[in-house]
Amino acid sequence: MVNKDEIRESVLKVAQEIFTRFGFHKTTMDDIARGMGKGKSSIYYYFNSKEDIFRAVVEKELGDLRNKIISSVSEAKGPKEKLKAYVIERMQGLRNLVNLFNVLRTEFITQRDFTDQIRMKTDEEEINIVRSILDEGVLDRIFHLEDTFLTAVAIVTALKGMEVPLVVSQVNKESHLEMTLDRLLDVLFYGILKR
Amino acid sequence: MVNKDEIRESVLKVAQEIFTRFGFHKTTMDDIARGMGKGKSSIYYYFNSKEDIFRAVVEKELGDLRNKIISSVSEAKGPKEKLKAYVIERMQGLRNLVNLFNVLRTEFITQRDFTDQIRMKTDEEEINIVRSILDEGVLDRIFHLEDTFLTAVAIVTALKGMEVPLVVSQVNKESHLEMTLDRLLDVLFYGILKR
DNA sequence: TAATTTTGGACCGTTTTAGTCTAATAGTCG
DNA sequence: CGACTATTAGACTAAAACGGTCCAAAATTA
Repeated sequence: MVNKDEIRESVLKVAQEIFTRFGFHKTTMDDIARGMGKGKSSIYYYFNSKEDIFRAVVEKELGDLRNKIISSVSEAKGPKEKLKAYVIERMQGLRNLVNLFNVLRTEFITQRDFTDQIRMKTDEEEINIVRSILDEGVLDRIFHLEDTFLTAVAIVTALKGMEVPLVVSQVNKESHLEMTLDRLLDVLFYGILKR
Repeated sequence: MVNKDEIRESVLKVAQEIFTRFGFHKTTMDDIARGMGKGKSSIYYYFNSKEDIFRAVVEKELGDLRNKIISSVSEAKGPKEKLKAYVIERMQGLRNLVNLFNVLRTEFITQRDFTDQIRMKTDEEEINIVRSILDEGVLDRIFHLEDTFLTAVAIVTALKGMEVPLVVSQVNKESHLEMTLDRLLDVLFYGILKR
């Protein structure tokens, strides 16, 4: 037997592609099944519903992004580089997930609880990550700030504010992203770096 | 009254975007209507069926490509430049229409007559375009060939053969296209140019 | 072999779909 | 204005597609 979890994973991989491409409503369970080269009931053997799959996809992608951010941050040397790594990795990762989150936003409006839940959980995690970077920076006397928690909240909020233009305009996202990234880093470091 | 044909045109424009993005079956008439900011019955006032719209879209895009090729060819100076312009314009135009023709190929398999009809018509036109370029080249003693018609057929066929990798692999289409374009021109001119 | 996991395919109630119909509105022209 | 036509929205229908279930068969394991 091929491990059940592995098949679950590959279902999610297939589903993620199709959901990203076609959205929630235009994706059918038969599409996913066909993408797996299996019958529909096989899919229902691993998942309870279409919505379950979508939620699992979102959570998986979010988790993957989180892991990537954490590993990239931990590899960077020094708080300043770490903060930069966090911002870059977060923006890059988001760029890949724009479509998926667009689906979440536009087709799951009724499901406020799920969207909120996702947001709250990720917000808390992100704030913690940023805060620990800031703490390290303060300890090393590289960052100069009064309250690392509030600053972390501010940074994460600022980045979240950038999701909107990223999500809304998919046309010129690349140029927009490149332009704003340096400026964003400047702004962030301007208020934080000891001069 | 805004000209009826203009509205038809803008319906085709909207429909082309949605068909390109979602394919034939995943595009609903309500999608098109919503894209026009109108009710569904308004669309049926201008077209008889969903299939009609799709056919009109394909024919329009094909016609536009044809016009672009012709104008680009007529602007180029000399047979050699003309032939190059034809190849480039054709490949570029096709690159934009890959998805649409993918839809035509994968979702209209049953409608053999339509697909064949489209193909035959465009083939004939293309061969004529290329042939007239070749004729000019022979007249100018730049190209050296026995039979311009057969050569035109060969060139068009060769280009059609390149559609397949273009259509099949959408992932690395750009790099593939750039790489093959120069080589293709080399090959074409190798057999044709007087040395 | 027997027990268990996994699958295909028929099936069901519901929703969505392409397409129609009609009545209302907007626009035209004498 | 008033008669006429062009255009629209929205309710409607029959058919198809949909998410999801069921069960027997196949495959896997032991």
